[in-house]
Amino acid sequence: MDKPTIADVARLAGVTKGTVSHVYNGHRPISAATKKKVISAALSLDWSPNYNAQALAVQRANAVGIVLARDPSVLASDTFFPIFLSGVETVLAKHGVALVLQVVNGHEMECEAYRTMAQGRVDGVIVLDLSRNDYRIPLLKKLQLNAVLADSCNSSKDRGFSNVWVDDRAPIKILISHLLELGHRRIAHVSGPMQYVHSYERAQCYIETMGSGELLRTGDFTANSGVECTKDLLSSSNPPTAIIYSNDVMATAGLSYAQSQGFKIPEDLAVAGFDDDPISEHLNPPLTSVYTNAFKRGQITADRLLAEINGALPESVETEPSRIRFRASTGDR
Amino acid sequence: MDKPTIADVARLAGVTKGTVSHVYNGHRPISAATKKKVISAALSLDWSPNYNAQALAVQRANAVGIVLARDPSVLASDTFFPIFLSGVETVLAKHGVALVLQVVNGHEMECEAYRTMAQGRVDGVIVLDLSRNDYRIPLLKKLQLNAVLADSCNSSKDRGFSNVWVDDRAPIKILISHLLELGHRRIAHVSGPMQYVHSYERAQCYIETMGSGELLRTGDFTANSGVECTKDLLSSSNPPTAIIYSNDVMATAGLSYAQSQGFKIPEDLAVAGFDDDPISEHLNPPLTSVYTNAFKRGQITADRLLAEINGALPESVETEPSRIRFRASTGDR
DNA sequence: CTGTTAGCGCCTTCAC
DNA sequence: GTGAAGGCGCTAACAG
Repeated sequence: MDKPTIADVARLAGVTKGTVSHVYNGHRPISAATKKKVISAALSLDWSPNYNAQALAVQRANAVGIVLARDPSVLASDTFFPIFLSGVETVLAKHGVALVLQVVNGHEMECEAYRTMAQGRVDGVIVLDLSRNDYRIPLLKKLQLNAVLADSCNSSKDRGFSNVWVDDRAPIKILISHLLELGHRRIAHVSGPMQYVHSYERAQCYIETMGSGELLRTGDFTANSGVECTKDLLSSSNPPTAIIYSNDVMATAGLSYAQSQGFKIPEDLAVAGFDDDPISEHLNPPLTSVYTNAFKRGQITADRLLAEINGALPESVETEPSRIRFRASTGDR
Repeated sequence: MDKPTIADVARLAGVTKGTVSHVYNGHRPISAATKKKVISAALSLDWSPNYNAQALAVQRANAVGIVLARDPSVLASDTFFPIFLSGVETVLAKHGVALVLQVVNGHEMECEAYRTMAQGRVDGVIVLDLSRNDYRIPLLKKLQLNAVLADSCNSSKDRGFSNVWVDDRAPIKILISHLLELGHRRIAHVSGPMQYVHSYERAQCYIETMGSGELLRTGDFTANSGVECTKDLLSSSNPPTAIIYSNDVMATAGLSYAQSQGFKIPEDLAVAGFDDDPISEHLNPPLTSVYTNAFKRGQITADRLLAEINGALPESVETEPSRIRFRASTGDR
């Protein structure tokens, strides 16, 4: 029982393959009578067009790609990505476009992944975890692959790619001024790895606003690094009274560590996170965090990519600003 | 500047397309001299085989699929999936196989997703979130799609598919007997939705071991449902002294809620979770949880699927048993 | 060891 | 409105 092909349908319907093809993609008028014959033939054979053959003929994969160069432990700690992905999928689904996802480790594998994707496997890619001077940008250009970047500032600079960006400085600024109003003077920041634009932007804004990087520590988004940085900060001779973390996993781990050392939250130490993990609202105390519209951003990004695949020019679009969810860990609510 | 094809390479190397093809897939001996010519020609043109053309010719997509019918909020709360995925990807990557991921909502979309995947987009699928009497099983059979199921017991029953299963009852049994030893008599369980085999198996084992379902509550893996079920349990006239949750998000939310109500953990209430979220070890108190070998299971599952795609027969394989990480939330450590 | 020749299954231009 | 035929880029017999 081989799978039926378009020829089988054509034969059964008493028409040619071309006609069958056209009733399925509406590229030319078809009489109601033959349309009906064809459809019932296809139905009775349970036929639908073969993906690879179609892709080869029209030179379009109807798929987009995401390649993630991340350690599994970081992947698991990231609450942004799954929600972003859901957003992406909602719009892809509407257009019958699939997502091919590749998790790689190492530069080598990453390049290889983009290369094979460019070989007709996908029509474009979404680029996450952008770093400053990202080497993927020239690579993607060379591969002539449609791409949209998820950026943290409007750094379009004629890179030739769409970027869907959010102002990653704004929430830091708001958080700091809020903490200052509450009387905090020694405010620390536990950032992510500095090669990432989001981490860099946030840290840079932190330094500029505070006028010093004395209380800046660099983590790697894992719970462990959250604990380590917190330990380091709290054991100094002049410890902070507030810490802003660059994700909720580090914040939660840091918060618990502080509690275990006898710090009362928020009385002795105010804590804020980033990304608003679904659990954060339910911690004790509830964690103040930055809500980043991951779902919406996924949708916008996918929309942009599809537009570009369909011939639109690259464009830089700003997404909804992030909003702070103030909760008890900073003494709010 | 169109992309070069195999014909361009052949011409430049002074050989035929067939020869080029064979130096790239080693399906027959090639003299060192021509091999060299071909390779340098390919390199200079920056050519590599077009994915769709190759897939069409060999009738193989070199891709496998996963379709997830989940609400975004649940996706975000699930720490098992991303790690499982990483495991899957490590073995797929080794074989140059891609993963196509589809997040759908609703039965309709789910069927459609499997249907298009079966149309040559992938060579097989991994089936997660298995439910009892899963309607996808007959569907996949009809589609003649290779599939491996992630199961919670050895329910192979000649379904005609491989299943990679773990005993989901064992950890519940261990947890309960451990709590009994600690003196607990009123032990509650907050499960996931009962249609899932994993939730069902755990709940069923809980009922059998405890001899009653009085303290069983059904959640949906979200933080909110964790709070609601906990609230319900703790407000009863004869509340439990221990609660086992079916994932860490519900456990953490429940734990925090209990704390906020003045319960001391573990003195007044012992708490245990499932899946060992990276954050759980860093909570205050650290959360006892069931470590499920997600990464390893992903690897085994992918291995099985690839084997089957390459002609192996369906097979039921048991994975490493889950292990409990006893921590302070149950009075351990 | 290498060239030749059909396809893989679908789409699309050209005729009618 | 429909049929016929060529081609998308690659692989795999079949020859030699």
